[in-house]
Amino acid sequence: MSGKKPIGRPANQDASTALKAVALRLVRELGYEKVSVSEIIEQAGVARQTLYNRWNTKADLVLEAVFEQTNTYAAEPSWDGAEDCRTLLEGFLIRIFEHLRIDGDTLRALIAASQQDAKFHKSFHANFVLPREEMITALLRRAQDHGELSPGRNVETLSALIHGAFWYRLLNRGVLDAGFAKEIVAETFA
Amino acid sequence: MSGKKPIGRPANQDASTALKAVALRLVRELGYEKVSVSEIIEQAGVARQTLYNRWNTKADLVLEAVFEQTNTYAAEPSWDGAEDCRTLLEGFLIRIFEHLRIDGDTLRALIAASQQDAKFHKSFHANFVLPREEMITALLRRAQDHGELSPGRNVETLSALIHGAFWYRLLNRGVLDAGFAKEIVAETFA
DNA sequence: TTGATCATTAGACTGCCGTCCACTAACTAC
DNA sequence: GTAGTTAGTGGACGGCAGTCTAATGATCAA
Repeated sequence: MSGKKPIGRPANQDASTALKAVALRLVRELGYEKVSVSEIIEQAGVARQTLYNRWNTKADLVLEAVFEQTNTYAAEPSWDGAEDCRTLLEGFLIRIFEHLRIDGDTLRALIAASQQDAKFHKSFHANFVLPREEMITALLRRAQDHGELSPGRNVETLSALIHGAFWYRLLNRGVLDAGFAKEIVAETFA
Repeated sequence: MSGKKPIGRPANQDASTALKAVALRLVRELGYEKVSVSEIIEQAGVARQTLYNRWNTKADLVLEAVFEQTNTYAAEPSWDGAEDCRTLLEGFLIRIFEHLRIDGDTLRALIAASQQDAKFHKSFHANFVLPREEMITALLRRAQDHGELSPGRNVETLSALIHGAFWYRLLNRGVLDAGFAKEIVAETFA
């Protein structure tokens, strides 16, 4: 598939990377709400329309900018280590929480934005929410296979409980640290 | 205390009730985002400033309007029934979920708004979030006292897990029904 | 070269929230 | 009564996100 040369003026890739870089920097510096689109395009040196050619909203741009970083942070836990699933889950949560120390405020803003824009909610859910949910359910299922977790437990509900716990803390600006991760795991496997 | 006559022109109570009634109706009809302040004040027949004399933002007004309704819906579970705590918790969650069928979308919008306005977050947390969280922790503590729940479990963490589960479902537009309530309780007491 | 197609630019424009202002209305204290 | 204080009215205003337009630029196909 493809090999087809696209017709018309090609999109300027530098503009995209500049926009993402500026957006990520400004959002981390000032916070999502305080960064205006005008400020972003000015510092990136492009026109307003150029931004909206690639992303539907400010939230889409910031999501993509953060997403590239996040994938390097919170990758899947190494599957083949000698550790048990409980330790794997704990490490996975701890790594997520560490990343949230940097981008937690931005993520809060994106969750808020996703409640206000149905289209953005879809892509946010597909790119951010679902993948993480699936990692946890897979981990829990593996724990069941290994006999670490009773086969009678409902893995989907457990996953909702675990994810919900840190969403709840995040949105209520509670503490998200290794201690909380340990407690979550302890209650899950209790 | 009081008996002191306040000085100056007294606030028109009708304006407040009209604003709350109109806001609640419009928000339920059209959804929070689609209702503009201009529409609310026009239908309530008051000036813009009158609204902002009583509430800081649209979110504050809607919160209060919904809050009055919610208190009639999701009151504390009757403490002295013969039921066990597990059943109490289940009934409590089911009643919350029923109310969310009506105002769930509005609550989602308010949660979003609370992420974008620190002052509103404070009052939202104090009026809405904390009271419910305390009801659940109290219920869980009681379950420990009655021997229904192991005394080794961390009640605060469990409460975060339970609340988080339905926040997570709510914000991701998942299904919130009696079945989910039962599953939550089952996993909590597992 | 010429025409078609898509990207970029600068800027005007709409609709929104929340603020501000000048004026008027209602009430208390004296 | 009159002065002081607070609330309500109507409308202007500023700042924001996102849309739209007209002109220019870059690339491919014939």
